[in-house]
Formats: sequence, structure tokens, C-alpha cells
Amino acid sequence: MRYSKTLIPTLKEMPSDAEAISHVLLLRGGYVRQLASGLYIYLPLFWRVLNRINNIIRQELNRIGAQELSMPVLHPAEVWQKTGRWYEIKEEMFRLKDRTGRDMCLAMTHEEVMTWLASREIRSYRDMPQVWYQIQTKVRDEARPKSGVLRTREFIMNDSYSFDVDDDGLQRNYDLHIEAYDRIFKRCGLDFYRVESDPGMMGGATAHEYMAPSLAGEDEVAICGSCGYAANVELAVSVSKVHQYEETSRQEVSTPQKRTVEEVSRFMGIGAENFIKSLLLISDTAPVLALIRGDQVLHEKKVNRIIGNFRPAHKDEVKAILGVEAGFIGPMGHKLRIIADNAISAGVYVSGANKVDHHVKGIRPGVDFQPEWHDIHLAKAGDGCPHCDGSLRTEPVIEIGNIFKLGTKYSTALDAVYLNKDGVEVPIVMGSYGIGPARIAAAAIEQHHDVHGMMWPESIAPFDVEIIPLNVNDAQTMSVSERLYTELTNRSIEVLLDDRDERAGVKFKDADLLGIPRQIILGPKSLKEGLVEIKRRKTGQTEKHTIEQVLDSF
RNA sequence: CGGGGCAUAGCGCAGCUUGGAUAGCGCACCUGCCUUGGGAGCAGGGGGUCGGAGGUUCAAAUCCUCUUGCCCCGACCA
Repeated sequence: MRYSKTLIPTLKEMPSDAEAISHVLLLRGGYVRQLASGLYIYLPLFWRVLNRINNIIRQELNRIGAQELSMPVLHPAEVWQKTGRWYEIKEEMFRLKDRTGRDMCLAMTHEEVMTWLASREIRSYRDMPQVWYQIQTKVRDEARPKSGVLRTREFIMNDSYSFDVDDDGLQRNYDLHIEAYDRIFKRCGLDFYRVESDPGMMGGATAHEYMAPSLAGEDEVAICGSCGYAANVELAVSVSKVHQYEETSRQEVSTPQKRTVEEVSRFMGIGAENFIKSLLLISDTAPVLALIRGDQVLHEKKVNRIIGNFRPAHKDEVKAILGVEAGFIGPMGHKLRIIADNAISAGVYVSGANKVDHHVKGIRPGVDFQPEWHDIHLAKAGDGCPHCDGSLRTEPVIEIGNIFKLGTKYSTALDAVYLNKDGVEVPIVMGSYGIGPARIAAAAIEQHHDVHGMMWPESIAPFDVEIIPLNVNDAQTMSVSERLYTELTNRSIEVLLDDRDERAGVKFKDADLLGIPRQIILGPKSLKEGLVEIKRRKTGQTEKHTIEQVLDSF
């Protein structure tokens, strides 16, 4: 392609609204433009990148026997009503009516419609397994679009759905998708982790997320350096550091005006890990007392799974329910439900005395009070790995893909059933798998760039090579450029020819910004010797070669 | 949804506190000359009515009210 005839509106100045590096570079490099909050126009360069990514995805999914198809973006409400998500999902779903007043919505995802199709077309165990996928637009009214193309309200997703007769079949398809996804992300040149994740509203028990490490990431994963345990911190299990404690007898201590763990800890000269933090939570059904170690943070999602929806109690509620001011609550002597983090199952602790201005030391959990034991603390860097002796570290990541075992949640709701060998009607067992191509692109930029611009992995770069004739008014320069352009193109190499009548500096700057992996530089000096230069964008190294050598190197 | 910030030429910004005459700068753009290995130089030129509505005032980019959009933090996130 000729640069002079391609829309590549590069920007010299820093866009003021961009924060994430990928966002800045996509804007500056003329890859995308923003139409409105969370809505982006993909210009020719970005579209080429996405198509390359999508082709890798296609190849790998076809390889495991998946079949590509395409689904509507506009859905009738009924299918979403049948699974209940029409009611469960709130403002995040775009809803509208057609001219007859029928309720419709824009697709946030395609479990419903895929399952609807399966319910009509799959009749027998002989029809399975099936894996259907598409590369389609999804629309979600995000509460807060951000970071350029990383979190948008409309985006392309590759989503794949498996249909099996039983859990074993599902497991096979799940494993096949892991294989395909591993290959896809590897081929796209990304560093990534596959981590255990929260199935969330998808339902089902098992789920993994593919995460690309990046400062621009919204998620955080906990990783064990020794055994490879990796999980989203939303559900990461961790072994709290063992702490030293003193065997003291139970004893009340006066702690005037000292309420927080930090205050009392400093006042008594005892480390925060020797405290029990008592938090009163109001769930939908009853108040619950949650206990965690003083040096830890309560993990609301974990608690949510145990007691359902809840909120922290207000100050006056604490007084009304426990009969003591917040700040002096202790675990003992209460009748309500108590859940405690495993970390405090051993040891001797200090906590509130349930009496203003007093705490108690020498408290023995399991002896002085009997809670339900759970993991309800937030895993943090330095905590022990739950599977080995290693310790965990945490890292910010971009979610680039996810895989879920759905089970029969959707097939049951939409009556997608088949007849098994015994002639019995059984619900289809499903899995769903998703990849965000734009996030792969953004993650690749986040992971591969320098101060001058992007450095695309070869597999997903918009072009394989950029030819840079330094002086387009020089006949020899141009004839060699044209020859290289033609011959490389004939060999199916994707070439960008910077045929603009611009100064050398402009072309170099733009080329580095665009990040095409290889640059072929044609200047008068080298050409006199019959040589051209090849520059590798990643290393910045240049080598001089004859034209034949260059052609042969591809 | 809570908190904060911004909105003046295509882009990046100044001017606003303390109202006052043709609203300014850099980049980009157009014309000419010159130049061609890291975003050149000189000369000339076009383009905005200050996000929108209302108000105060002799006078509003500037003060007041409302409103819309965008960004950031948090909540949320199939």
C-alpha cells in the first residue's frame, strides 16, 4: 500500500485525553479515532491489525474443529427473558423497541441466541459435539468506558460456544479451547497468564481468564513464583503469613478513644497481625459479624458468596445490634452469625471488649467464641501460596480472554435438550469462550513499545515491512523502491511504501511511531554502492544488504 | 451512581482571578522560494465568536444559573 494514498493521520502532539500508553500511541499513530465515549473508529491500520488477529483466531479455532458463523446483534427480548438475564442485567444492556412495540436489545454476548439455535437444531447425542464461533460486535452500556480501546461500549469479540452430551465432553472441549487459546495468544506475541477466575453471572463452576500483564490493566492477579498457581485476586486463595504471638491470659485493657486497629496497635505496642478486626455487615436476611486479622483486608466478593448481598452496618446500627460503639466490637458474647477468616484459627488475639474504651487481650478463637471458618481475606503480595511453600506476588493485567464451563444453565432455560442413547431427554452441556481482539492489540502495544512508538509483533503488525525512500525526487531511489515493492508484494508480503514527498526526518519519526517490524531505508549514499538498509524496529539495529539479499530474506 | 477536572481554530494550549476596542500562540493547512539521512528555513495567506441555553451589565470568552459532552479516581463490569 502507498502511504500517500492511505489514511494514516499521525499526530505530533500528545492527545490530552489519553492516559494509557496504548491509547496514546493508537491515537498518535493514526490507528483509531474516538467518536464518543467508549466508541471508536478503527482506521485502516488498526483494521489491518485486527484482521490479522482475527485470522490467527480463525486458524486456531478451525484447527480444533470449531465452525464459524454469524449471529444478529439485535435480539428479541424473549430469549433473554427466558434465561432471566433480561431482568438480572440492568443499565448495562441497551434496550429498544421495534416499530410494533416489541422489546428488543442489543447483544452483550450470545449465549442466549447460540443456545436458541442449538435448541432447534440439535436433537440427538449423535449431533454432538458441536463448537460454533463468531467474530461479532457486542454492545454494552458500560458504566465507565476507559483506556482507549481497552474498555469500550461497542467492541468486537470472538466468542465460541461448545455443545456436548455430558461433562466429559465439556471437559474435552474446554481443554481444546485452552490449547487453542494458548496458541492464539502465543502467536500474537503476548506475555500472558491463564488464571482461575470468578464465573460471575455466567453461572457454572469452572472458569479461567487469560491475562496479559500491563500497567494499564484493570484486573489484578496473584501468582505463585514456585508452583505456577495463578488466580484473579477476586478469588485468589492465600495462606496468611504465620505470626508470632504471646500466650497471655484473657484480660481487659483500657484503650481510651482508641478505635481503629492501627490506633490500638500503636497504643498497646502490639503488631496489627495480633488483632481481630470485627466488622458488622448487614446482609439481605440478617446482620453478620465478619472477623479478619488486623493486618488484612476483607474480601467483599468472597463474603458475598457466603452470605449473599450485604453492606457495612451504619454506626447507629452497630450500637443497636451489638450494644456497643463501633471501634470496640469484639467477637465474643454475640448471638448473631459469625464468619471468620481462616488466618485467625490459631493464635491469641486482641480485639474489642464490647465496652466503650476497652479492648481485650488473650482471646482464643475457637475457644472463646465459635465462628464459621472461611477464606474471606484479600490475597496480597507476600502471602503464602495455597498449593506449595512459595509466596504470592500480584500484578496488574488486561483481561484478553476467558473461558467458562456453563453446564446446563442456558440449555435448561431455553429447553435445548437432546435424546441420549436410552431415549431420555437430557439438557445439552455447554461451554463459552471469548477473546477480545482489540484488547490483544492494545496489550501488544502496552507490552511492546518505546519512547518513539509501537513495536508490533510480526504476526499482528499492520504491515510486514515499510519501504522508506528518503528522496522521492531521485529517480534511482524510486525505481529501486518500486522494484522492491512489486517483488515483495508478489511474494505475499504486506508492504507499506512511504512515497510521500516528505523530509527524511518526518518519515523516520512516523515509521518508528507506526511500529512496523522492519524498515527498508533507501538513501543515496548506500544506493551508490548498490545497497539498502534494513532496520529492525524492536532492536533499532540496521544492516546494509544488496537488493537481492533483501528479497531473499523474506 | 459518588468524587474531581476540562470544554477557546483541525490538534495542543494561553487569555477568565480583577468584564472593555479587530480573541492570541505553537503545530497542522494553502501559495511561493529554498531544502532533502531523524518531525528544516524564509516570505505571504486562510480558518475560531470562545460547548449550548438563559441571566446580570452600557459592555461577557471572562461574572451568575441551568444544561450537554469528554477525561481521571472510585463503585460497577456477560
